[in-house]
Amino acid sequence: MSPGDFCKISKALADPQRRELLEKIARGGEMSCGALVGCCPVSQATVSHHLKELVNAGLVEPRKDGQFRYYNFVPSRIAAYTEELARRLRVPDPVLGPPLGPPVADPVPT
Amino acid sequence: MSPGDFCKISKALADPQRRELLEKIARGGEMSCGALVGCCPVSQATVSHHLKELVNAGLVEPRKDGQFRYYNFVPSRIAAYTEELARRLRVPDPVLGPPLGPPVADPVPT
DNA sequence: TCGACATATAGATAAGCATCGATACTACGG
DNA sequence: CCGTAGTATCGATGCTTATCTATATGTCGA
Repeated sequence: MSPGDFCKISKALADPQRRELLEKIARGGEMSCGALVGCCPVSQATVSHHLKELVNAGLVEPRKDGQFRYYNFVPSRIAAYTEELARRLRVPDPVLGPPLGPPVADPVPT
Repeated sequence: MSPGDFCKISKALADPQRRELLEKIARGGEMSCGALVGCCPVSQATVSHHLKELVNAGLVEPRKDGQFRYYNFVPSRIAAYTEELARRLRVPDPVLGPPLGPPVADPVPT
């Protein structure tokens, strides 16, 4: 997982409203934009924007069906995120067990 | 772990420069502000600011020693973060194994 | 084809934040 | 007591972003 992807996911999780949308999708199975708008205190445009960010972070995937667009949670993406986190911080990873490959080194990001 | 704490940690991890600082501390053991400035492309003021955010997120802890201030990584905080993530998204948690307690439900955040 | 509905996009606004230079604070050494 | 060094804070600046309203795009039913 690239540093850019890691950053996108962290950012996606960092907004409370967006995180709640993700949780709803993860817990309730695939949901349409409208269904999410129905149980959120923000406008349809904002929900659509957050969904776009979640797709961009790879955390959900859209499935088109007629006029609707259903969004599905991608659990493997979260797994990859936590694994990357464990690797970067040298914390024994829960899934992969003992320390992994070589130290991670980014090119200086600015 | 409160939604606020979760949000703080996500935000702390979302900035590449700050994440690199955290990685350096996690991998290299406790480090002073000056040592970090020495290997980062940002100013001392910015490093100090990032360290403050990391402390605020509970990811590092300061230890004062004379004119220096050493920062230590707090691995348990990352563990709590990934566990909370798994719980909220109903992903089988790597550490705790099978699904946990009752569904998480925040008060609507706005 | 036309109207109604679902979703996305455009444009604007306000808040947040990463960054900097300058400066204040604190501790050490002489 | 004074200068130096490490660190934190202040104030400013430019960029990002969460949100809104309004509008465009796309799809279905009649």
